[in-house]
Amino acid sequence: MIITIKDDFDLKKIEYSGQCFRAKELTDFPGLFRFILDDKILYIKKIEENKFEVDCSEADWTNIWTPFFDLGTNYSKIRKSIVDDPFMHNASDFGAGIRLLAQPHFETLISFIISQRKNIPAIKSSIEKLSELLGQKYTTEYEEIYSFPTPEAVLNASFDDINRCGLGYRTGYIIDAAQKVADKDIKLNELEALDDDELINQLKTIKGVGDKVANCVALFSYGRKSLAPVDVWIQRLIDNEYNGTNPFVKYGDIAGVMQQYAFYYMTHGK
DNA sequence: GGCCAGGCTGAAG
DNA sequence: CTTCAGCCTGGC
Repeated sequence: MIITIKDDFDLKKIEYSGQCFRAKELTDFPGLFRFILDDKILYIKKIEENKFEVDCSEADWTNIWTPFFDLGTNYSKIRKSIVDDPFMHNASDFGAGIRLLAQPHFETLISFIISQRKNIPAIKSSIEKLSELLGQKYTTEYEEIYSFPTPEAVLNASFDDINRCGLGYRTGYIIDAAQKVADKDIKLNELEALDDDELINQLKTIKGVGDKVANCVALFSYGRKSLAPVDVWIQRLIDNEYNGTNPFVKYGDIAGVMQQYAFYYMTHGK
């Protein structure tokens, strides 16, 4: 099926935007990108300007992937609204095409717990190993892949098995998170109803979840676009370009979009 | 082979 | 309230 997307939409930039770790361009099929959302797998390829080929039904595109890619938000309009902020203007220009993905709560939570003090290749490797070990296997026309494990699957595994995924001291954090979710100690779906501060506080009750991880989960999984996670790259930006003053706060409900442009520019720009 | 990474925790000042 | 060592392990 061919679909039309008129707004900013760049698959490669989304893959490298740092918010997701399992999306990828298939090495054997350049231009063809794969996304995983729970038990749904999407292959998508750009055909021409604003036109993309997708391998899902129209209903799935509308009900699942349209919200996943946040297609209800006009990103080019957001970019054009930037005034009086040269750095952010350049960054948004460079990062045009990035979108905030609405990713599954549990997967995002675990992924960003894993991310601490790891580089991206190491993060990806751990997540793939976890999925292969505890996820469900799917065979598509292109590959065999595994869904991200459920909290129950994580709990049913032994400490040693999980630890073999290269998690180091984070293994205990991940088991704690799975336990709190499986025991309904934390109901990830119900957190959607909370305001930003309450959501962050609830997430931080999980071991290994501090300010940065909680903000990432809130932005990349709960769609809280008024939040802008501060990692070492963003901190470097705040220190070097803005004299220590956080430039994102003033962007209100699009602060998180600016954070993505800024992060991508810091890590992939010149 | 050494250094350090897209932080957090717990303890100490 | 703020600072800071120590943390597991894999990439480069």
